[in-house]
Amino acid sequence: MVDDVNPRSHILVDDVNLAYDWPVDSTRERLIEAAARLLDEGGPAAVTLREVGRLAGVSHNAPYKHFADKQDLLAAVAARELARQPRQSRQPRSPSSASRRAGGTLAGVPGVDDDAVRSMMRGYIRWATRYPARFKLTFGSWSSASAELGEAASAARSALVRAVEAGQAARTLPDGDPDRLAALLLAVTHGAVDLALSGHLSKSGKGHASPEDLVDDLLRYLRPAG
Amino acid sequence: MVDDVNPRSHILVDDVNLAYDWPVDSTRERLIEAAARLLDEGGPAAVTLREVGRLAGVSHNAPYKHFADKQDLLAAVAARELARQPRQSRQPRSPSSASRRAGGTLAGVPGVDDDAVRSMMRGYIRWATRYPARFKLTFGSWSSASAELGEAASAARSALVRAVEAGQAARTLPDGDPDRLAALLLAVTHGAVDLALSGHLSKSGKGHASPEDLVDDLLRYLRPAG
DNA sequence: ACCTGAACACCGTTCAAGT
DNA sequence: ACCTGAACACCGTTCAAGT
Repeated sequence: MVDDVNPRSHILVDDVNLAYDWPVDSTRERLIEAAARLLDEGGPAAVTLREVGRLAGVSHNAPYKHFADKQDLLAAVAARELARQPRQSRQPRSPSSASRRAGGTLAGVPGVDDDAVRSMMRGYIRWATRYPARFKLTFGSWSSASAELGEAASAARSALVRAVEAGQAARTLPDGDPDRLAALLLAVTHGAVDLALSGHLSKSGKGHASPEDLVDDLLRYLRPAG
Repeated sequence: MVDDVNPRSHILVDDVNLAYDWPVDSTRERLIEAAARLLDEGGPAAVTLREVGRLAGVSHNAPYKHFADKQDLLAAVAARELARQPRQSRQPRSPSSASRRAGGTLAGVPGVDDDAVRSMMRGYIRWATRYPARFKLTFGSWSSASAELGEAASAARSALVRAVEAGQAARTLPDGDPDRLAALLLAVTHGAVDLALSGHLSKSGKGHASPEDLVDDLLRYLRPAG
């Protein structure tokens, strides 16, 4: 089982941290973290307010002092995930990707190379693959789309739009409304990873394609002919 | 589709029926129908075995004689949905689409026109939009992917592959592995509709794009230059 | 072979009360 | 302002028993 999380234990971490194991101080944050952890370990069914409270070191109805109800707590988990995801997507991933960038069309500009979009999409796929339950939760049906969740979502969206505009400037993406192109890219990526997670992407044989493959396919089709 | 038909049931219906309101006799079918109906009306939370039993006219634990547990019942709902969906996608939709077909490149061949793929994708979007809860259920996380569900899924997939091959023959889709192209098309469609349902597709302003728009965009980018 | 009613453990939520 | 323990209605599942 999971050990107790004590208040004021570890130090809060930097931007880059993928953050599976942050103990955070305020009760509210600890409740969110506990819910996310239970989600990862046992799926949605494992997230009970009683267990959330136990993990956070409070009683099973203390959450009601911080959230309207269970749904509201889960919305906070989703919003936190959404707020972190673009940062995760943007972080450099390996030395090999850095060396690839040196051959890119915008080699001199740090962080704005010709496959910034591809990197973001890979980050998205990696996040969804690593935390499938959080991914499913984030894009679940929200009856009361909280303002917090909506803002986090549009922030994530505009980060992608900026990457698309960079790709258009570098002539690796076609012209046209960058918002719409970003939506297309997000749709393929999201759809591919969601289908893969639920086993609806033919997993074996000749038809096999990973989400990464499908994103690469799309980027190839999008590449201007010139 | 060769389940036993009991006495005073309605006759099993033709291929075309969208089938929201089929009374069927066997208890097993009635349980599945009741679950689907509750899902539509109140979301996953409304599907309780007690209410399912009440709607089907049996006790609240009669389902255990037909399904291992609640999850197994829900898997049967998903499998039924998956088995119906390709037929729904293939059905003719309006006179206008038939007249459009007359101008297509394969006008003489019934049901294999140049936008068979587009029609299927629109059918998919329409199904998901009309029954969002069934859609979310079907692509939810299945711990024990039942054989029935797997078979239904691959049948749906191969119907799309055939449409893709028709599009390639008509030169409206690029060459290449049709399975992989089908996966790309399904990914965009699925992703777009899933994002739209969860409100993550920018709903207003200049960036607005419907799932249908995004599918059309992709088909345009895929169209061979020749 | 199919179904029922009672029972059990568990859950979300409410509430009066404590600091 | 935040938290607790008891209580309530409800749920999935099991089981002994009925036809």
